[in-house]
Amino acid sequence: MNKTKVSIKDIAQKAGVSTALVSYVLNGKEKESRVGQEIATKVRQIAAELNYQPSHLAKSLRSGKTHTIGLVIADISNPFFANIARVVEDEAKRNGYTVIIGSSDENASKSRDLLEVLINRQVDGFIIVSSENSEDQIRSLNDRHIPFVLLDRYFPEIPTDFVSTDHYRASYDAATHLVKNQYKHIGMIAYDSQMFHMHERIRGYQDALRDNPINAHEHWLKRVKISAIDTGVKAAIDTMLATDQPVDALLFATYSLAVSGLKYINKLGVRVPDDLAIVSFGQAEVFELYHCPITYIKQPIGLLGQTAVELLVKKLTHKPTEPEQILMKAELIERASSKTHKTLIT
Amino acid sequence: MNKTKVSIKDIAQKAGVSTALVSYVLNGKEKESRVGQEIATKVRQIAAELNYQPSHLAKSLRSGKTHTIGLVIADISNPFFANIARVVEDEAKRNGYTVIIGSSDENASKSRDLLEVLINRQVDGFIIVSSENSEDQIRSLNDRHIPFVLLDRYFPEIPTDFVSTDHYRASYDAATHLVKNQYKHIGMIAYDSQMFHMHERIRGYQDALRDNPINAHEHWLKRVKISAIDTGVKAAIDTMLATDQPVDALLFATYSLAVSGLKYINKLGVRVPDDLAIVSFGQAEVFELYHCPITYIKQPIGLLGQTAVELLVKKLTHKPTEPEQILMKAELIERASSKTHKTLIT
DNA sequence: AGGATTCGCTTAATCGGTTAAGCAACGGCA
DNA sequence: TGCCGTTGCTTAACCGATTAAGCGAATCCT
Repeated sequence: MNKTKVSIKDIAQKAGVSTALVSYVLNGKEKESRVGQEIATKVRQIAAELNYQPSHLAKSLRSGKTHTIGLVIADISNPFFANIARVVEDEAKRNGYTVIIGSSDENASKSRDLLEVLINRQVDGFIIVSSENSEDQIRSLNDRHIPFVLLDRYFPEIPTDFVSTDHYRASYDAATHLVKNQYKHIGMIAYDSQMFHMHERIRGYQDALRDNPINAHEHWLKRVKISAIDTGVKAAIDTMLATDQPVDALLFATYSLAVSGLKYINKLGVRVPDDLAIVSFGQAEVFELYHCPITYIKQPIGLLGQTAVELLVKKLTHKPTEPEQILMKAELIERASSKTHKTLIT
Repeated sequence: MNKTKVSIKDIAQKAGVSTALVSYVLNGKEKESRVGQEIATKVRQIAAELNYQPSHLAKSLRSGKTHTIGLVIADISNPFFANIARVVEDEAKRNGYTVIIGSSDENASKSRDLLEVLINRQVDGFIIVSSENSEDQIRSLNDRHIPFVLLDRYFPEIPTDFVSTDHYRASYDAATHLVKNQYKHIGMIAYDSQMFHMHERIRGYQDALRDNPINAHEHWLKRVKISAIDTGVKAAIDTMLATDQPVDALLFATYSLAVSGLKYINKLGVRVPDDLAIVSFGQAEVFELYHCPITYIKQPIGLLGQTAVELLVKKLTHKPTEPEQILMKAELIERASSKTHKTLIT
């Protein structure tokens, strides 16, 4: 039938009016623009007949708004981020926005490139799960007045909007839970990272031990390079189990660390939780399927994502306000992997 | 400094030339357009000084090309699709394309909406993991000459480009593997779906049994509604274990079915593989972490995604050619869950 | 009746680029 | 000298919308 897409011009022609008139009608500006009833009806009808779909590009060019959100995450193939992405996608759609997702690989320079590409694409704003050493980029966005909301990770020294889990609290609660369940030698494997959320997770663990009080052994806390998880985790576990006070419980700071660690623990034949209790950040089916279901810290992914979108949309449509900073509570899902320690009778 | 984004006009002004000239220079058309050496250099320098970034929107509006690919998948939070998404994202970026991902939830009407939204956004083409009952949509894309490539799932009766796993072969091989390892009562849990790839997976299983030959019991093959996986899988497993010829091996047709099934098997206390051997489609860390690592069918996700992008880009840049239809071989990763059956001495 | 309003619509500029066509100046050639 | 071709640049149309401004004609008001 129609060779090409139908434009406002086609409608105007068929109705014998100007394109301006058509635009007014189709934007519901008939009242303000004093368009005649008959003509308005006619235009609308023709538009429907021709199945007119306005060009997003043209609209955007004119208005400077693309109704597109850039979502920057570390890696879409990590289930935590994939879930975030899903929630953000849905919530954005509900608000009339389209999402472009980019993976930064926890890499500041990739993240920078990504941001530039997306800025070029004229996204209206960003939702960012920032990676290490990206403070400059965030500051730069601030300086350029590009709207964005940080998700789950933030920089306390930079005044930005953010929505995040209360990592400190989550970690504190997890460690406390282990103490309550009679574990005495509680270790933690975290990333060797300057990211604030990681510091918070570590601080929560440390404070929980201090408050309970447990004298932490120097080898109980290990930081693993994000670039060499498997070897790092292996070494960490080896060390922790070989000290004079071997750990009887282990807190993993991320999903990836846990997966790597559990694999190795399996290989070693260490029994969970009898030899070693486990609690981990991140949620996934993995933890249900492990022969001994894993206790995990469930971050409020749905709420995080929704709130982030909500905040961003608010920034995009309203006047800029004070930065909103929201911390959400994680939930500790208690499973068998950290059940009350059976103190061995010696 | 600069209040607004710098446009070609700003450069033209600063250089004292027309915008056309600037456009020619910045597009490397100096030769064809006979632009003077000096002026060209000057323009380029000014562009660099002002950190000029051309407006994607304006370019797209004029050219009709957005250099954007729409990726339609069932659900980004499913690891299989997340991995696909990651590969497609990377490969597209390498080719200068941006990806917009949309989740269809295996739902034809959502998929239709998604396609329309993305068409409206003027994506240049699609990569689609189609969902049930979406043949019409695919045909419609064909009729409208919108370029697309089907990924992993295709409709044999519709002439389209596609890149897919050889589902039949993968399934045939998996079932044969179980036979070889001395299992006699091999069951399969699949989706109750009209999708061709699911039929192929089932057909592969059936043919493998027939060829070996094993007389399949009517209760060995169960189809589960995609909308009620957990209850369906539970019922299926219950039935399969309760027949006069209870299954001693089970092939799951998808990752989701396997996760659900393994949970239930765990709960039942059925031992893998002694009581029940397991093989599943889909790959994920889950399968490594299960107390008994799970044999799985590893689809060539990287290649699938790369090839799909490659094919699409070719269609977008070259003249339309004959539909290319590519089947790729999956790899059976053999783990403990399907190791050779110890025939019990009675 | 005649100036002021109101009504209903059109004109044209604009967003930021691309690109066919044209124009002036210059050099070469007969 | 006159014609032609080349060189180097500009003009202006175009992509598809939005929107301020303007312009006749009808209507109101006194």
